[in-house]
Amino acid sequence: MLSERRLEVLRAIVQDYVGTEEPVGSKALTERHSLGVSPATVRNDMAVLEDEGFIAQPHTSAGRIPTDKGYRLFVDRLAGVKPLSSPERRAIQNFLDGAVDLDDVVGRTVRLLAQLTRQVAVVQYPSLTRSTVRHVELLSLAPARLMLVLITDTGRVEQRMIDCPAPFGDTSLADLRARLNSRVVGRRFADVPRLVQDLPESFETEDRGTVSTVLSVLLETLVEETEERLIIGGTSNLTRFGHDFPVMIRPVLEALEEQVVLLKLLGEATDSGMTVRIGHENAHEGLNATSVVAVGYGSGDEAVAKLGVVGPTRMDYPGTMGAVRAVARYVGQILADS
Amino acid sequence: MLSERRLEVLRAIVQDYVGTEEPVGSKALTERHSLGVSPATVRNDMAVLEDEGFIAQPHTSAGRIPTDKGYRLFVDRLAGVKPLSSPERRAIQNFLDGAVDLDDVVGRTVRLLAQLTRQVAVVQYPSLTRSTVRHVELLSLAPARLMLVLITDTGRVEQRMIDCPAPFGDTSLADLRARLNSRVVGRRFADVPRLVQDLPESFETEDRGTVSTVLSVLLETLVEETEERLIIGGTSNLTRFGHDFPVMIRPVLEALEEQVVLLKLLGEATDSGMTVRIGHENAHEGLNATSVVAVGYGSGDEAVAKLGVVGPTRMDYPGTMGAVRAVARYVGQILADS
DNA sequence: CCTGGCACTCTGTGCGTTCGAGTGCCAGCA
DNA sequence: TGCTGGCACTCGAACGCACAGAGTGCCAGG
Repeated sequence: MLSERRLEVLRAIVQDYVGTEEPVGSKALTERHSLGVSPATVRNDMAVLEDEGFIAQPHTSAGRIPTDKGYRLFVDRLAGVKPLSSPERRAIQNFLDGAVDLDDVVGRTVRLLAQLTRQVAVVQYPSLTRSTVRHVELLSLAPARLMLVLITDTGRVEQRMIDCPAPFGDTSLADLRARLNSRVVGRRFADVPRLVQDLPESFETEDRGTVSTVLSVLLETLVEETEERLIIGGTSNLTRFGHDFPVMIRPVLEALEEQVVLLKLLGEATDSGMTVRIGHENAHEGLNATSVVAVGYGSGDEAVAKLGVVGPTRMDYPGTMGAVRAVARYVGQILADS
Repeated sequence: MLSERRLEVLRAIVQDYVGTEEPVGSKALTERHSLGVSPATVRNDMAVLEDEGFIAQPHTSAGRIPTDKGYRLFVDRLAGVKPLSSPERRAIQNFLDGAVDLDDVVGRTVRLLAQLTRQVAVVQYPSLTRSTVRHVELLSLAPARLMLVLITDTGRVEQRMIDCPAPFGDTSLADLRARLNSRVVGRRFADVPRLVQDLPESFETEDRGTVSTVLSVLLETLVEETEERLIIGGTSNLTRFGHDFPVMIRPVLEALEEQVVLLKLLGEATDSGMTVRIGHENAHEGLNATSVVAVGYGSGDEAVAKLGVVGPTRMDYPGTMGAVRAVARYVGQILADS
């Protein structure tokens, strides 16, 4: 087991390296941190830390830099989550309060997060899987053409065109609209299929085809829109990556363009707690030099989606985690209020 | 006036430089292009071209590279628009035909354009300014809470919550919905304010407040949503920028994050023809090392929005212009069909 | 007006040297 | 057993230098 002081040395190394972006040596460490021991002692500790795989030297006769394993230990045991200053909190609140609709909330969130952490921000739209139906509307656009509009309790609106197999009268339409709503409003998506299953039977034979079509489009929409959407921002912060950013940036940009990769990235985050994936812990190899800090957010107690940031493994973990957590909370509040 | 051969030399320089990304010298030029003259002659021509400002040397005793002015001349007089190969056309059509809704069309378009040109693609959503109203729907969510849904002929759907000053009966609601639609369906946005102006007067006194509120929200939506949205893709292609990409990429990424800048960029494109802005011709100075190729697209004869690509000034103009034009045409077709 | 020749001017590269930061190890001390 | 100071060693970064190569400008001649 590592002694207390050795952990302290590791912490100092991480902090210095994050700050200076240069390998840190034993002498510099003792000067900048009051460890109470001499450089020689620190050197011994460093040798041990290196044996254990927490730090590494880029080359002999250079200082040490933390490994992924070192950052992991740092995050797990040596660092807390740094709370934001109250001006920062106020800024967040002010910024998010100005949002007018869901798109705006998400858009503002991503910009805010990018600015606050000076890294790439990723925000997932509130998921529909746990959403409930607020309203289903049917409009007649032409004799045999309908539009279906689905409104969820998270404020999302989806619409679909429907070509009916047969003309559909206005009274039938009103009837279907009313019955549909009485059955599904307030219900969860997952329950809807069961609830509307027997609807066609209660209609005249001539209308059944259309009713079935409408229902199948509705169910399809529910499933399709369960697929998550997300939005990213702050990509210009990638230039902060460090001196080797030219080689790093390419795979990262590529990864960021793949929605699938990003969704998986956020998806890996466990339910409500904050998740930190460091370097090679990320499955996608384009992101092996990055860390991902993600957390769920939601209007109630349940997380409806995730948000987070992607940055170099050499990042300010306490600060980033603090910002991510704070933003998630405020967004949750905003969603709950609307 | 520049002689025919000098223009030919300029063309050769542009082509070689675009291909090799290295300053091109007189000897290499005569070897790779059959100009029918000796290197010495080419050198003289180059000196003239340099005096006129079409080419420049990074330093004495290096080859020449085209200036913005040189590219401008190249685009205007020396190069045509390279049509796509028929496999490429087929690929475009297949790819775009699979789209299910407007979001999907735009999303596919941006990916397609990025892939085809290997540059950053920007696609603006079809504008609402010239759009017409397909349908306005009013839903009652609570006694004094309505939802307004606006559907346009380009397939866009916008919704707004409305808090009414007083409860609004179902019959009044149906009445308003019917009258509203009879007046505005098929009309252009710009005409709507005039057409609904006197609507409140025809309602009972108690409902007038609500009707006015609804109308004001509708008009507001029309104005607000006239603001353009756009989407970008292919940012990882920025790494193709060349050896000096580390310094160039930062301001470009920053510019790409500003929707306003991008909108202006596309907006500068004149109505229907293709626009090429080269280097310093771009107002935004972060984009002084990039060229923008943009063109309008639309379902009919009128352009409803723009799309284009952003890349290094050192780009394959004929190929890029060909791809941009082709994609715009196909998207126009898709929109017209739906 | 074109061409070949020639002197000149750069940059990029390879090489050797030096400098300095940082290490590992060891002997001594508490 | 653990800390400390000292010392030799290593290796990369920086510098100077010479050299090759590509490219130019200019000039005299066809």
